[in-house]
Amino acid sequence: MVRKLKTSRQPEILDAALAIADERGLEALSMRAVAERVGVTPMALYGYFRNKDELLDGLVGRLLGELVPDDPGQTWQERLGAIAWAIRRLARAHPSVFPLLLLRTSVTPDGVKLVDLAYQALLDAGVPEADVPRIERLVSTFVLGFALSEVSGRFSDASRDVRRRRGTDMPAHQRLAGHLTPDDWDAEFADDLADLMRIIRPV
Amino acid sequence: MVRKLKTSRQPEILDAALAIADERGLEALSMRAVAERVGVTPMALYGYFRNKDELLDGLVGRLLGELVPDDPGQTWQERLGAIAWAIRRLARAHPSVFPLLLLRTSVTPDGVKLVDLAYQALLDAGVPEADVPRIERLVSTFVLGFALSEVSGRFSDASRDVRRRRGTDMPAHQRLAGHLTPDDWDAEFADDLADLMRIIRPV
DNA sequence: TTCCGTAGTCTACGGCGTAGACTGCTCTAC
DNA sequence: GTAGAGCAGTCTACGCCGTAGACTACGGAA
Repeated sequence: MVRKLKTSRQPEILDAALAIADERGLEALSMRAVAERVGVTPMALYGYFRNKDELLDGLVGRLLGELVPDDPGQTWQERLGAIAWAIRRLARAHPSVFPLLLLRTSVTPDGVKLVDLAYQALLDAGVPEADVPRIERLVSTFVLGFALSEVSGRFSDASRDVRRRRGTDMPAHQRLAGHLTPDDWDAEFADDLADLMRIIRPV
Repeated sequence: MVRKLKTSRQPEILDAALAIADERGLEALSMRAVAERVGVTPMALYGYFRNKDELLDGLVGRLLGELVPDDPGQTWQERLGAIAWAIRRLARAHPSVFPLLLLRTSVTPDGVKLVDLAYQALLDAGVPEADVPRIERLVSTFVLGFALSEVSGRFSDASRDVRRRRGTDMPAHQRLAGHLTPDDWDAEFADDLADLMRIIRPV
């Protein structure tokens, strides 16, 4: 017997969890903290989620739900771009929860829906059927990775730190000194997407 | 006063930590577990690392150290490819620790060295100086993301699960039914790299 | 001989996820 | 009208966790 879960207060609980993570970071997201915010004892949560992992999966589902666009009928570039920018926006809105999207496996209906929209856009772009899933993985991997890198500091912290140590053996860094950090990450993301579109359909 | 750390047994401690993570997962990597493996009380570790976070940073440094290649004098494609494949190999060798590379900010000398080699390869490829750092970020983001996706199950689990639910509203999935999962991830990675090389220098 | 630095120990605190047993309430069926 | 089922939530407790703080034992140097 698998013990049926209640669903009534799941959204409320996920909202509380998301709020805690947004305000105090993923580390602070404990069952006890969520329970307190909901106004309930920790053990009450286990009527709605089998354990903490399932609560986190629920959180991933919730984020993906925010994401799926509903305006069809544009060009494939616009539709693909819309998904990409939405993902990046999501990362910036919920930086501490965002890594879960890449780290957890959970497959939600909204996630599948999103992939399906991407597939359709690629088909419309004229990508051969046999290549569509690969190209989707290529692009989505980049987009998720980019958003994660921004949010986790991989981009900015690295360059900042490097500038402090110049003079050791990193000849190329020295040569590129003026160009290491972009002034505009939005523009970089846009340029990257444009480059990827050229993979999808060479101009 | 910042409390100077001992370095003598750091490598030994990091080895123990890596072994635990490889054998029992990142969750099992606790100060207590590492201490036990080293044959010491938990508090003894704090002479070598200020806290658990610093130990994890040390682990990232250790991994990057395994990575930096030492065979120069090939074409820029070969050098870039060597780095990419080495990263992917690292992910497969240490799947549970690998996510730390993307999640933690720690900037190590070996990491910088690696970026410098990539910069040099891009310069040799004829990429304009102003574009080199962006292209490096594009490619490294993809490579890290791909390796992470493989290792965290984002790729395989997703496709497996989708096949079970066919018939709902995912038209593109249905049309692509035969192509959803590649039989050979090595080949997919190679194809992706080839596509990215075409961004770097159009053929 | 005294002193100091090094390496490590012991104890304890507050927090964590969650198993197991329990209470009180509401609704149905007789 | 009352017995019983089932739902919602509580209480207690266990074994983990990271780490602060105070301590011991020892091997040189002065």
